[in-house]
Amino acid sequence: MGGLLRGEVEPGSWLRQDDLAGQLGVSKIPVREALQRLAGLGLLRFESNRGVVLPELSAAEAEENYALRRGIEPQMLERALPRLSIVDFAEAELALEADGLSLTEANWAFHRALYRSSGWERGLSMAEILHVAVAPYVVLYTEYLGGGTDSDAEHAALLEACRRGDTEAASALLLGHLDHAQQALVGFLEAKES
Amino acid sequence: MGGLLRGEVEPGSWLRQDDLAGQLGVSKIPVREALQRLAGLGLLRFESNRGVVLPELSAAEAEENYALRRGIEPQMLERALPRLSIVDFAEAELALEADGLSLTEANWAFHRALYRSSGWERGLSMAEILHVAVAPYVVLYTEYLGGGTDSDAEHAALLEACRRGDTEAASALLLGHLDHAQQALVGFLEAKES
DNA sequence: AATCAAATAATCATATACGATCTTGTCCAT
DNA sequence: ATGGACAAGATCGTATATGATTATTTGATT
Repeated sequence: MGGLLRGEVEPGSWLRQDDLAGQLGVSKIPVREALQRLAGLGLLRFESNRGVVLPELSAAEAEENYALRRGIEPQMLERALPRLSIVDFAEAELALEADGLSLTEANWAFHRALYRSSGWERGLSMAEILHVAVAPYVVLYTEYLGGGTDSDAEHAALLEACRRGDTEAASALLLGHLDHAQQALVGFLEAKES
Repeated sequence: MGGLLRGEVEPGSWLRQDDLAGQLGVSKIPVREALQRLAGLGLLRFESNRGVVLPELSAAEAEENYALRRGIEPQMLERALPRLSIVDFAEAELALEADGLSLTEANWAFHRALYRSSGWERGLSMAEILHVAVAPYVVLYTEYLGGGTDSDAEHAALLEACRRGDTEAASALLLGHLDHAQQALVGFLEAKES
């Protein structure tokens, strides 16, 4: 299941309930319930009498994804900024070093560390969904095409602005970061679609 | 299940699986799966070995709710505005008359009509969740305390701005509408909490 | 009368079983 | 060879049944 956040499940692939049940050593019932939860999150789709599929993401949907992130993440950051603790900074720092974490896991761990003190449970959950939804494509984009190296620099700059308590700068850096990531991924997907 | 959108289920109440199964004439398995989907949407909470409960909403969570709506709904409205068709206007108009619809159902039907042409499936689903989450309290607030009469006027003004194709005005009216609704509901909840 | 313990009842969570639906392979006709 | 009808296999969706956990009642003791 964590494979979803790691972007390891290929979009368009079918999740066989008996297989998952076997791997986990349980019956299909709890497996199906977990899959329904993920379907509620919008990460999977049930197709009647055919099973569960990981939906593919169009360029337009990726664009929507980042637009929604721009709508909610800066609010969370601004709200969290004055309350950020040394623990939050340490967690963000650790995510930048990214030991033992996949690229997409580290990505979300970094952002979450900066947002968590906002106290917005629903916003955090929505942001996580948006991160997970693009994970397989971010993996594709960065690992196969060598993109995303400037993402690290942007993360570092954002963290630094947060350390200074500079709300204006941090908010602007986050928006720019999201713009860049959107541009890269949407471009990648548009090329792939044509 | 639609009872959730109508705000008819009391927050804090437990949803008995056998009862629901009996009402629907099915076994508990599909009922539990549907509840898991709603739990994935964040509308219900499973408590281990105790069942499913409709969570209560704090004033802080209501504040978050409206902040998230301000983050995503204006984007959807601006994107949908140039593509709004006569069908969308008719649907919004019908929702204002609200025949056969509960207050909260009509509310969401109106907003959805104005957002749908944005083509943002995920954004629509997120907005709907945010609407449903406050539904029981909006019902409480309006039916028991006679509030929300200015909401109708704001809806009408917003629809008129959309008809004129005035993006600026529509966006501003929507933000103001959300601010008013937030103020009213958060105030109500804060009074209730103390 | 109040309190605690144990028994009873209610409810949950999941394994098993089975009919329904979809997929795949085979065979025949063209 | 190609296409279509049929059969065999795989997979899904849910009813039933059962052990586990929690809630409620009962009854004894102080």
